[in-house]
Amino acid sequence: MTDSSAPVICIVGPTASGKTDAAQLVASALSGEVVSADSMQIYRGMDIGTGKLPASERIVPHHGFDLVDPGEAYSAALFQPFARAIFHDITARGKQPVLCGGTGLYVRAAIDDYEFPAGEQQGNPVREQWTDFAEKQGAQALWNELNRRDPESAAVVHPNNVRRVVRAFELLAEGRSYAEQKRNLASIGEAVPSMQFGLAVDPAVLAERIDARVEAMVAAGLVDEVRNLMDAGFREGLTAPQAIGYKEIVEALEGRCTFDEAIAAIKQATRRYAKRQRTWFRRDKRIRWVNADAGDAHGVAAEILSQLEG
RNA sequence: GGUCGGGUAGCUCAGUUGGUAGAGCAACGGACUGAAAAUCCGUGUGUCGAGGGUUCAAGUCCCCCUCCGACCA
Repeated sequence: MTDSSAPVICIVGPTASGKTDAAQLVASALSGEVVSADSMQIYRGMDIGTGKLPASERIVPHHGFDLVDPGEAYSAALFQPFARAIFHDITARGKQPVLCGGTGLYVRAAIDDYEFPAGEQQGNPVREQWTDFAEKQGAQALWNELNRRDPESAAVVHPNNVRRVVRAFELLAEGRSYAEQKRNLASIGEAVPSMQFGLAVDPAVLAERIDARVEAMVAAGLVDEVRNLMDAGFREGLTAPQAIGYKEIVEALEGRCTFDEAIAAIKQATRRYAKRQRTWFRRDKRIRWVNADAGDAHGVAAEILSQLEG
C-alpha cells in the first residue's frame, strides 16, 4: 500500500549524532516537515531529557511529539498508524516528509510492512497472566510452559528473555506463531518508499558529545522536569519511567544515590544505548551513512541533499 | 621512625593446605515485529607493585624495597 509518490526521507542514527538539527535543515530545504520516530519524545512533559527540539527553535512543522501523557503506555504498533497517517497528510499538502528516528523499531514500523496482530495492549490479560507466572515460578518455568504449547516458538526465544517469551504467549492466544513471524522477518518489504540516511559518529567522539549533552540537560533543568513528572504520577506509567535520564534522577530524588552518581549513570546508560542503536542500524543495508564527526548540521544536511540529487 | 592492613583485568574485589588466576560492573560484539531510551545473548592474557630467595613448581612461603591506609610514637 503505497500512498505517496515521493519517498519518505529518513534520518537515523544514535543519540547525540545530530539527527534533530540535520533533519530539520533537510526538511527546510525541501519544503518539508519532520516526523519524529522516538519512543520517548511522544510523551508530553518529557522535553529536556528526551532532547525534544524546543518549539522556539523549530523552523519547520514537527510531528510525533507529545502524543500521550507519561502515564499511558505506548508502542510501535500504535506509532505505525500515526506515522502512516501523517505521511499521507504531509504528502497530500504537497510537502516532503522527513522521518527523524532514533528508535529503530519505530522507524521500521513506520516504513516497513510490519503487521502487528490485532489485540488490546492496554491491560492485556494474557501479558499480565504470564508475566505474573514468570515472577512466581521463574523464567525457565515460563519457557518450559511455552515449549509445551508452542515448541517451535520456544526454540527461537532465549529462556531468560521473559518479555519475548511472554510476547510469544500473546501471539499464541491470537492463534499466531512467534516463530513464524520471526521467519518472515527477512522477506518483509517497505510499505512506504524511503530513502534512508544514517549519521555516523566515531564512538569516542560520540561519548564526549553525550557527556556534554547530559551536563547541558541538567543545566537546563532536567531535575525540575523529573520532579514535576513525579508529581504528575509518571511513575505509574509503563513506558515513560524507563527513559534514560529520568529513572536515574528519580533514584537521586528518592535519596537512593547522589546527583553526581545519577548524572554519571545517565552518561553511561546513554553510551550503552547509543551502542545498541549502532548495532540496530548497522545491519540495515538500505541506510547510506554520512559522516557526522564534526557535528556540523549544515554540512551533514548539505551532504544528504546532494546525495538526494545524485 | 615503629606496628598492622592492603597493593591481582578499565573499576570494585575473590583467590581454599604453594601447581603460572576468576566474579560483578564497565567495554566490545550480537539479537530484536504491540514495553524497544526496553529486553536478552556472547566475549575475560592481566609484567598478580619492583627486585631477590626457598622449591620440580609462588599471587600463594621468606628477605628487601616501594606506594596507599589506619594506628602508635
